[in-house]
Amino acid sequence: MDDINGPQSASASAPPELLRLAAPTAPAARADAVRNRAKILDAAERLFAEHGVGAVSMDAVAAAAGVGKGTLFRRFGDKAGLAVAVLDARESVLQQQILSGEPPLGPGAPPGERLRAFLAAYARFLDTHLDLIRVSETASPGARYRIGAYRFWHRHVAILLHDARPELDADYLAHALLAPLAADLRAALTGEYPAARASAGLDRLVTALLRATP
Amino acid sequence: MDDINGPQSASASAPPELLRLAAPTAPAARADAVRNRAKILDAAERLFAEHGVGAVSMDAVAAAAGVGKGTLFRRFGDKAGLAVAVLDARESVLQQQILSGEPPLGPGAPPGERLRAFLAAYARFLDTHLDLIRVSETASPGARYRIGAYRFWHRHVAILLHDARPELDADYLAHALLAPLAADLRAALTGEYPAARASAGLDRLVTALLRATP
DNA sequence: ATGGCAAGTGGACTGTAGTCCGTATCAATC
DNA sequence: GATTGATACGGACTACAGTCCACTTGCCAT
Repeated sequence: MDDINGPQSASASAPPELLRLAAPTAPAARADAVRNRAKILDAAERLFAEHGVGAVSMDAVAAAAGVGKGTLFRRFGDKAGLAVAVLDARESVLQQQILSGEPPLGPGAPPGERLRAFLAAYARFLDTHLDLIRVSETASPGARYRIGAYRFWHRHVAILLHDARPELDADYLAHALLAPLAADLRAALTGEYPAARASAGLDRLVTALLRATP
Repeated sequence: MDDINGPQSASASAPPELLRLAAPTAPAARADAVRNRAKILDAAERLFAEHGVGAVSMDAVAAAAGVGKGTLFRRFGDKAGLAVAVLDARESVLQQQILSGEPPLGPGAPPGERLRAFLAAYARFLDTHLDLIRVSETASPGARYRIGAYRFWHRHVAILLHDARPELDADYLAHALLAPLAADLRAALTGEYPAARASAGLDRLVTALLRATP
């Protein structure tokens, strides 16, 4: 992911539906814009690491980056957009593994196995970057479902689920399976019980669904 | 629900665990406080109905109620708390049906059936009050999981699931089953497909779980 | 090289959530 | 019905997200 509707990373041999989501064409870019974008991301990453994502205001990011607030918002839309951009590099790694990595995460394993592997991998990813993902999902209502990355994960889950169980409503159920991985819920459960328990529970749920008799 | 930690409504013959969540003891109340609380709820309900929940600011509510902002926030904490209070009466009806209404929603039916009935009923409730519930859940991060009502629903689902399938991790899975009923997701899916499709998909998911072989 | 202009910039401005604290009101006691 | 301590009130105040627009900068065509 990148700017408001900039490029999105990733590319390899994989279902064309996913690729369409993963690599739109770049529009053009002015030198100062590129420079400022880098300055902003640097500053944001540094401040987030130092004070925690929640405690950093957009003003602070703009000041630390040495740019005006207008520039910051023009490039990233809102705080969720900035968080998404900071996350991007890390997200791409996972997307890459899905598109062209080793099974069971990458192509090759049976769809049910790939699905379970994905949910487990995403849960790990989520736990690692919980604060950042949470901001990217909750900074504005509905943000989660507008993000390119969510659409990527959703499409991936829907395709796998459809392959494994064609009689199910894969499109809706993909949303339902991703719902327990909303950062806000995961954050609320942290402290209540360990991440492993949540991951095991979710695996149980998807396993039950995969076994479903029509 | 009521004030920041005021009484919560409901009471009848039902599992004591649920009752504890549904009716704490009232602390005491000063006359002007009661009066102002009513004025605020009246004004809020009116403004919400007239302009839509999202378009009404807390200042506007305070002004329309003829009270100061401080009073408003003191009583309800934040916008989510106000939304919760406005919802309360409607929520109590559903809670009442669960605690002492007719089966399959109320006691009497087998737990699996009660669970499916509850999820369907809650989905209907959600669709009816989507905007208000959405504000109550998303006005501040994690709000959904702190609300008394969420804890009530969670407890109910966990108990039923445990009764139906004791070998499962009912506590976590209750969160997982409620996750697709987050107002934010439901709102994002509105327009993508009709509510009935989402409800059917969720029923499919819980059915699969209830059939799960240990 | 330079003139024109689309794209980008920055910071003042607006609207809102939420806090703070001096003042007013209530109700219990004498 | 006066005293008094606790509770609640209200609006000025702060901090932050996000918008707007007069100005600047980089790039292309000439």
